Amino acid sequence: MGSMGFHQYFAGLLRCSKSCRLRWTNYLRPGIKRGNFTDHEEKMIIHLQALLGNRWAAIASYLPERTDNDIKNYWNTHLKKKLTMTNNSDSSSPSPSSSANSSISSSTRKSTKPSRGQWERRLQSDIQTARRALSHAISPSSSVHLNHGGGGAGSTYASSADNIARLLKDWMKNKPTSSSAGSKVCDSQSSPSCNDSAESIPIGGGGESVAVELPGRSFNALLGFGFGSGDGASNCSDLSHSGSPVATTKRMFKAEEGCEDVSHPDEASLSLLEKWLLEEGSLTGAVGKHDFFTAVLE
DNA sequence: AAGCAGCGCAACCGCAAGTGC
DNA sequence: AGCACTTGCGGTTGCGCTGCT
Repeated sequence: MGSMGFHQYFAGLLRCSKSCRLRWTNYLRPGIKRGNFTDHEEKMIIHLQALLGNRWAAIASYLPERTDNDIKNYWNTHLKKKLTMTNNSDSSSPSPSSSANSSISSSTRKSTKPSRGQWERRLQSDIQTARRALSHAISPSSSVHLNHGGGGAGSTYASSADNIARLLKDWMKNKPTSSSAGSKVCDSQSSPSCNDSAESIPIGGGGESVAVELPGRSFNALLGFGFGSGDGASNCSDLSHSGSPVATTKRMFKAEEGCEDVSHPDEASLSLLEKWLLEEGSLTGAVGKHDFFTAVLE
């Protein structure tokens, strides 16, 4: 190293500046919560991982007291197994994690890793993908063509249709009081995405935000990370891993082991979500929304 | 008590982007 | 523009702890 590249090793500590920074951000930084993850945190991680893939920094931005490293470790050591076990007992489909990119080789991952500058575009494209998935789902041949996550070559993250199902599900859960939607996240003082009128998603640990054009609601609210309140919803959060997306969607409206109130979707709240998902004419000519939801509810 | 395996967590590594000169 | 350095990120590794035999 000659002059030791970046800053000299700190006297006695044998740490370079990079190591020091890492240790600070992951371990020493004040405000970091350590140890047991709460049920709610766990569910949020599962949820976010399914939606965002292994973007730990982005996920961590929703859990301000946790570091990306912590979340990553927790995922790798606990949740992965948990979901695998769940899936095994659930028979068919792969877990959100495996459908994301955890099964890809390290080198492949490196090459596909998005640069920071591509975040916004990627998020936008995720939204587009979700829209397309819903469009697909609404189309008459949906149940045949919808490819479930995991296997799909083009599916970088968890099945988009599944995501939609989750979005809808959580949307339904949180619809009565708009203030409760995403409240868990917004409770934390440092979450930058609490303002319903500010359609931005925090990206990266630094709290910088990327504007995402979501009509009417914050992305957080749309995602509906409410999960009920803590333990109460714990049994219901086993995020539908199996079956076709349509079946999943169907299931989310039906009583799922008595997990939730399964009243019919409220028209008003549906229209908001639909407005977002269906806007820009992406669903032009598709089956009417009422047909879709009616079919789902049958 | 010793040996072993499994687990969890902190740290490391490599890459890409950002920044300043 | 080009270079050196910093920062941020995600994947991986190494080590200490724990439980089991």
